[in-house]
Amino acid sequence: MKTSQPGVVARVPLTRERVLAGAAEIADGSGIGALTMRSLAHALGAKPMSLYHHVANKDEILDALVDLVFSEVEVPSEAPDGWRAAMEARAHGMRAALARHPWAVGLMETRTTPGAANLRHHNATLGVLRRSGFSLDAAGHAYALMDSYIYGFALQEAGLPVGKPDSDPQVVQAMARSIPADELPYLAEMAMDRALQPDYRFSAEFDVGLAIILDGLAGLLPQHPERLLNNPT
Amino acid sequence: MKTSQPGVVARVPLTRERVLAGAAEIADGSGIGALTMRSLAHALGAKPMSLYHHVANKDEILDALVDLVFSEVEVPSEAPDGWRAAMEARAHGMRAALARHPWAVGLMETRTTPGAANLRHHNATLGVLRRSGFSLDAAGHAYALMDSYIYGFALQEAGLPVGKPDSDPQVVQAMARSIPADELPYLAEMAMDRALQPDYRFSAEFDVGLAIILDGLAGLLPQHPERLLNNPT
DNA sequence: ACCTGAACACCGTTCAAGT
DNA sequence: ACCTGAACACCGTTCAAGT
Repeated sequence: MKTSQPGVVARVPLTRERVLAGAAEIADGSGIGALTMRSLAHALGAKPMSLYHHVANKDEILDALVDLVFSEVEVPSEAPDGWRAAMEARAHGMRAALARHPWAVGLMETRTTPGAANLRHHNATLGVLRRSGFSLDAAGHAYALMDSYIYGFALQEAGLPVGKPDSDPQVVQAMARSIPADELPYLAEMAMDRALQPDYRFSAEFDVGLAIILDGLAGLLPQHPERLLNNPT
Repeated sequence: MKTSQPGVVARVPLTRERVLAGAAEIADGSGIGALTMRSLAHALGAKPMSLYHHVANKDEILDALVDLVFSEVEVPSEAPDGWRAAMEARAHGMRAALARHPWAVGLMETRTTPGAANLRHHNATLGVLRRSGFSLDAAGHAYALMDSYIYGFALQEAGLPVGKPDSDPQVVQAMARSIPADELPYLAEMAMDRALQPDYRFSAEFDVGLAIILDGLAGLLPQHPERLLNNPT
């Protein structure tokens, strides 16, 4: 059988789906820096120029990758348990997807044209808020706050030395221990007495911050007239 | 005078400082994608290889650029107006610096070795919190929450079509108007009735979310025993 | 010591040519 | 219709050679 080649998937016609799936696999496995048109083509058993028959250019691949991450997050439902449970589930789903694909959050800065899954996700989330009694302004505030938090948390997680390919606990320990306690006492304290403790997991911080944010958002509902909806100054 | 060249700064010896300042200027003016060893050398009136006598490689330049942004943010002071005013000032300063250098937040994902200004900034912020009565855990929670919010907000601002080089208001209007109101009603409503209103500015959302977060952090102080400090479950 | 010409192993992408 | 060889204009970086 001359079609089979060692280490390469047997001859299968290229499709846009196969190209995008291959791109995601490379980015997940070797980082976004390892994703080149040449490496992608090679992984698919084709030549670089063949890719251009299925995608316009690399930018289109990156746009599609971001939307692929959004498509993995379950769209917020009719909220049988109320808006708070729906927002918690969405936040957890979004953060999990961004943790599975650490390259995604860094890509968002440059990608300005949102994909279909992105739009659908945004629309559904806003829908839950609006139908739960949030005014248009309140829903806007809530969305900006929650998304900033989710994306920023994912950004910090992606930048952490832990959990990455080069995650040598000894290196992390050494880095933290190299903090000069006389010059940076508070940072040294935080590293030694908290972040480096064996039971500490940064990811657990997510729920703490999320609870504070959702508590605050509850105050934007009209049932809580003690807080002004629009201009809290 | 044969040393003067058209369009090029007269012969000045390269230094690490000049290299980094030039790199920041290119990134600010033309985007991080336009910053190459070759373009940087050309802007400094030198050849690409000369740069390697002052920096180890491009990675070192990117690390230094991120730290340069941190160095522009005033370090939180002894908090004469209390921790809340200090945290507000820090958040505003940090967000302003990230808005001035939109490429910085995207860089943070990949840069894992924090610079001196970064460490100093973190240490000072933690110091204000600790001396204001936040426990070690509470300060850790507060820091993760505030930084996630600040970075995430900056990430969203950097991704917005508005305020960028290609910020044609007609294009933005057209993009928003292309949202199918039957499929994505809540998104269309948010775009048309709020985000596209002439007096709307996304940057104003920052203070709304920040106030909610700081309100929540106040609840972590021991003076507020109604909220558990460590495990809010 | 500081600078640089030439070269190497890469990029994304175009174009003309193959089947 | 789908694929690709050759080529173009780029990258970051090394090495040996210049002053």
